[in-house]
Amino acid sequence: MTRTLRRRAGRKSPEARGEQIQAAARSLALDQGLSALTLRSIAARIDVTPALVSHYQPNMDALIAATFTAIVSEEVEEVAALLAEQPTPTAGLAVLLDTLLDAERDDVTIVWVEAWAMGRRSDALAGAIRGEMDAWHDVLRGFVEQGVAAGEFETDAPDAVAWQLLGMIDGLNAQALVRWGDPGERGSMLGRAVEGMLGLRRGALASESRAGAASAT
Amino acid sequence: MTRTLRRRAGRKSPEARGEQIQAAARSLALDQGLSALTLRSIAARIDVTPALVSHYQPNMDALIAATFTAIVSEEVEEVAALLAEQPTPTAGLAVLLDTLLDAERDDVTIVWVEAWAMGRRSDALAGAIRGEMDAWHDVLRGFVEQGVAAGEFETDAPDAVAWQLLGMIDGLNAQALVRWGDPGERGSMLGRAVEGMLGLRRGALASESRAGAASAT
DNA sequence: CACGTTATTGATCATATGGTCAACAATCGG
DNA sequence: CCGATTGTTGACCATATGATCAATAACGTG
Repeated sequence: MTRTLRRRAGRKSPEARGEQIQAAARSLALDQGLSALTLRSIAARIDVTPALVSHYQPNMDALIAATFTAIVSEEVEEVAALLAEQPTPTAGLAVLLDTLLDAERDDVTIVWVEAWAMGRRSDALAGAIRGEMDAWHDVLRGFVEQGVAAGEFETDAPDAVAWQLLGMIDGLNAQALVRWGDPGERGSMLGRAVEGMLGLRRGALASESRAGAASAT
Repeated sequence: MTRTLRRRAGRKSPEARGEQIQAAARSLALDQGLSALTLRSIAARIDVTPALVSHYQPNMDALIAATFTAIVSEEVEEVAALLAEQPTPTAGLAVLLDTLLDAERDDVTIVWVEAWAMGRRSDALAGAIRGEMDAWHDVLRGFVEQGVAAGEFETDAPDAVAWQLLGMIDGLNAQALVRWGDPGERGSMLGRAVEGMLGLRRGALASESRAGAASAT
């Protein structure tokens, strides 16, 4: 028995304790996935009794859903900001693919994959998932529309393209999670697929800022 | 307590019982996902004691991995056969997309999604996943290569295209699982993406056998 | 500094899981 | 028809989970 002993926890204000618990849940989920979130694992991480964690949350489902939302919404905002600062839509597209397919985001991918699985048994989580998917979709749709308006993208269904992008990226990341062995190659073909969707000339994405990822072919 | 009473089970040959258990596991997984596979749930489905199920399997991990393999390998063979009987590679491609994105395959998608999540905690399942992904990849790569040989597809990396296809399809299906509300539209843009990957003329896939799915746009 | 508010704890439930094993009984061979 | 083989059971364990609640002790306030 790994009996990590624990002194009595200091008394904190409800707000501080609440935030501490949420933060612990977030980092734990990024480390080991949403399914690793239990009253006891979270309590242990901040050196506190499971009962206390329980005391600060209506139930685990809510905590898990909130943690999911916190993690994903942060990512969405991050990427949205990144896209906003790109000079052209095409450059933004290249950055988008590079960023989202980066293996360093695997921790978030694990959260997504486990959320899909767990969401089937938790209404709270299912709702959170839909909410974040919509948020992602909004960002991507807006981005595609801008590209179309700028005359760089060509499609009559930015909405569908946005969903498609999202699905493709998620799928490739989820696969990469299991396909240890040939990392890096992930998404080498994605550029051409996206070019096809958005009517870009072939190679338009490979030549921009995708220097590193496109070397393999 | 739903106390479904149970008469004493008839005595069967080890082979028959073993197959019955595997069949029960398969149908249960298709109904409720891999995570619903427990000694008790399987036992209940064939009106038998959990101990008996346990007796016929080294452990649950093995049973789950075997069930996953059974379900997915059947699907792979099914699709491979379907592809083989198509007149041209392009027609095959259209059929492939239609088939795999069909909402009726959601039961298999659930199995995949849960496998990705559970595979992180079960070596047996992780191995099975890799095996089936390779099987899928082999089928798709072979198909793409044929298309290239026939002069219909254009790519210098059939291997990467095959992985890409797999990832895109899985991702879109996984998303559709959560995005109740607008079914059917799934993959409306996938055709163009694939056209881009394989150097087909725009619309080549939409006009073939995709009559039903392409109507929305 | 005393006291009351309340954050925190420890003990405890109820439930679900995988897994084991001696005992039972169904079937088959003689 | 009887005995041996063995498929099957029921009764258990050990563990992990979410959750509750009276009791405790830390902190702010008067």
